[in-house]
Amino acid sequence: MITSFAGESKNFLDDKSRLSIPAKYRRWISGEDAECTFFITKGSDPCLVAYPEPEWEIFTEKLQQLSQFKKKNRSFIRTWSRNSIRLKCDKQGRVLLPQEHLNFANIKKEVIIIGALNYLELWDPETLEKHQESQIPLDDDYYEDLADIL
Amino acid sequence: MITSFAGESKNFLDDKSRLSIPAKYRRWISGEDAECTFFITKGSDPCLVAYPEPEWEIFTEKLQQLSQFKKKNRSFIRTWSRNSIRLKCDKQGRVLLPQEHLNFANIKKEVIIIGALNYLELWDPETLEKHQESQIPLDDDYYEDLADIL
DNA sequence: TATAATTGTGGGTAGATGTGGGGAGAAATC
DNA sequence: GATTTCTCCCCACATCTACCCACAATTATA
Repeated sequence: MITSFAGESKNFLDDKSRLSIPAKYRRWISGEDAECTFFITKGSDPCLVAYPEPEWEIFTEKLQQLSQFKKKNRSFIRTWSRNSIRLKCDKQGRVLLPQEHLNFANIKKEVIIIGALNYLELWDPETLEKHQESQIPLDDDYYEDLADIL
Repeated sequence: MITSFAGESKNFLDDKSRLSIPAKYRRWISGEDAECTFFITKGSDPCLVAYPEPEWEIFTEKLQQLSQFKKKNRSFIRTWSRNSIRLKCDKQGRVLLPQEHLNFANIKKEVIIIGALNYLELWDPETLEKHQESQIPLDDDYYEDLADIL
């Protein structure tokens, strides 16, 4: 089965930098909320991206095909890996986010959690709003191309 | 199962040149942190590279395919082998790094440990920063090629 | 509507982790 | 064989992590 998130929630970091993952997403991954592990990385946009472990494994298996005797591969893998961390939910369904990552996404206290197909995005509300405003609207060409697969 | 490290930590050498391997990586290898053995070698970049024992074995098997009747192969294998040492974690999860290797990677006290798929990289912080700055950014061609496998 | 269950948040505390250093035994050197 | 050096066990301890319990707010159920 393919993980497929949807929707949006707003939660708050507590004083220990812990974030509750909305229960609906936890249930999405593991039928019951037993174990629940995410890989969190810095997004291409100024937000954090969280993949459930199974999705992550699919991706890393592919990456392992890259030979480490090519300089560019090492560079790519290094950058990717440095920004990625494995986070396990605690018994209350929270993950402890490192300060480094919070800074990257400009997250202080409030966090918007967006379910996007097979990953979650974590946004600072203000940053998200500004980012949306600055986006170039999608043009007809884009939809034309989109039509090729949809 | 494939080993697949991720993330980054900062630890310190103690006065005896011992380095704590972050517990998350030790657990990653052996479900419980029982035995934990690494092969450490000098990287293609100015850092040390640590393979968990099983990964090392896979790698050496591949090396055996190189014909020893080619001068360059002999040279490569010789250099590789000379620089590789087997290090077992002590009961506190530390490995004793030889001075020779520390010098190679320019490691003094602080060590950045990067989990990179099936190996770990050990960096001196300054050296890492300089190295990253001096890298040619990955170009479009690279990502085009990458798209073939991802 | 009233009651029960779930969810998100807060905070105390036991245990895990990283670091330092003493000292016993092994290995190397003289 | 004696001395020195090296390695690895042990204990110690500050810091960090993740468990537990608690409770308010929300949602679901009777």
